[in-house]
Amino acid sequence: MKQKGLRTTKREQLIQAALPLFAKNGIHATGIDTIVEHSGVTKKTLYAHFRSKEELVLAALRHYDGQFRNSFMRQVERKARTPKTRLLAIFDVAETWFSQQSFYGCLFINAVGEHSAPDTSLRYVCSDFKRMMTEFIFELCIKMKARNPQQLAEELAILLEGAIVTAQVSQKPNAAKIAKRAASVLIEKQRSHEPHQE
Amino acid sequence: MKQKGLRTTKREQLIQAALPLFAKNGIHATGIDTIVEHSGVTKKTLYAHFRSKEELVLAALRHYDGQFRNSFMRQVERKARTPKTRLLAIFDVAETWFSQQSFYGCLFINAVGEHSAPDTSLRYVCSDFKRMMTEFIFELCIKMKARNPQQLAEELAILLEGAIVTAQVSQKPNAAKIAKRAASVLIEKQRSHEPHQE
DNA sequence: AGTTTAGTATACAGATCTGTATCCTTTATG
DNA sequence: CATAAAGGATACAGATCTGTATACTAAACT
Repeated sequence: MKQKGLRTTKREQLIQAALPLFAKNGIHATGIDTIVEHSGVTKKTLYAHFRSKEELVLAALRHYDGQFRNSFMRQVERKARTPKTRLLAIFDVAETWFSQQSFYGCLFINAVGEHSAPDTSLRYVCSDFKRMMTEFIFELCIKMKARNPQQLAEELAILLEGAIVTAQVSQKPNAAKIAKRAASVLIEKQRSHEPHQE
Repeated sequence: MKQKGLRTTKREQLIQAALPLFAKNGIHATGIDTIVEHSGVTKKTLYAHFRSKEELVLAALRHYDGQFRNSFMRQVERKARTPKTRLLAIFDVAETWFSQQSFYGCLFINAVGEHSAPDTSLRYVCSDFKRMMTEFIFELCIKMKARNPQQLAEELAILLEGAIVTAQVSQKPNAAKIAKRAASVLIEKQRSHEPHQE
């Protein structure tokens, strides 16, 4: 029996090979053969780990979900210390993301664009990703004692989505800066006039 | 010689059949045969009017570009009369758009998600659509005498994009309402304190 | 040592996709 | 009327896609 979880498994190799292909070329346009070539693994092994392409797509999206959110949130928390500045730092982290040459927009937005059928596993993974990103923002809004944290969180989440899409479609990484400015206005508007706590 | 431009041409039939399929299933997932079936036209006629699938895609996107912007702007102008209220009306029009059961997000955003290669005709059509939508917003910002109309226009455009994507991915048409509230805050912040002119 | 398991390499079946060719029918216009 | 253009119906060529089958190899555990 092979040791599972030590080093990189074939499963992970396949996911790591598939993700950039899905991001760059889309899911439908990425064939199994292409994934196999980039993974250094044979087609038979792929189908030993995943029952179908759809299963591989789901596993890849779920993997990316955890990976991306963890990395994104850590970067935000490293860049700033107070809730308010962290909310603004979101857009700084976004800008460095947009500026990478491997930036092809949000994987989940693009996946939904290719899969309109509702109530599918793929759609749940995508909407859940967005829900958890919004929750991350929401908790920062709570901590900064916003007057209406739910509303502010949803507004900032929409600004972030808009910045992503604008950076992608119009190839303007500085959409993040514009969104940040708008965010600061919205945040100030919800600022409680209590004494600073830190 | 057939009369061109009278009644509906075969060309237009094909485009009108292709557009909802591209919107619902994506471009790569929509085959020529499917378009042919829905158009009531044969494959030979399709290739008599378009040299390739890519040409048909481009023609369909360009057609939709004009059609959508015209309809959208007219609705905004019918819903409100002053520049400021028209800027807000954008999000009301967006909400009725999001609420249609045939809403599958923005065709151009989805198209870019499937076609990452830059400097292609398809990408130009998509980014030009977004540029012209932003220009429409920009002119309203000028007319309402915003302090920094360029900045306000870009902020509102990002809010609109974010609302579209949120309505699509999370299936929340009321993302438009949230974006509208944020927009009103940003607009008020840029309001010139001159006497009303109407 | 021997057996099982995971993996490689490769061929292949069946479906689907783009684009072309063939043959026939309709229709418009000189 | 006659001729040419447009279109319908359908088959097909060649490529690609998903998923499976076959044959061989390397490694692990008993």
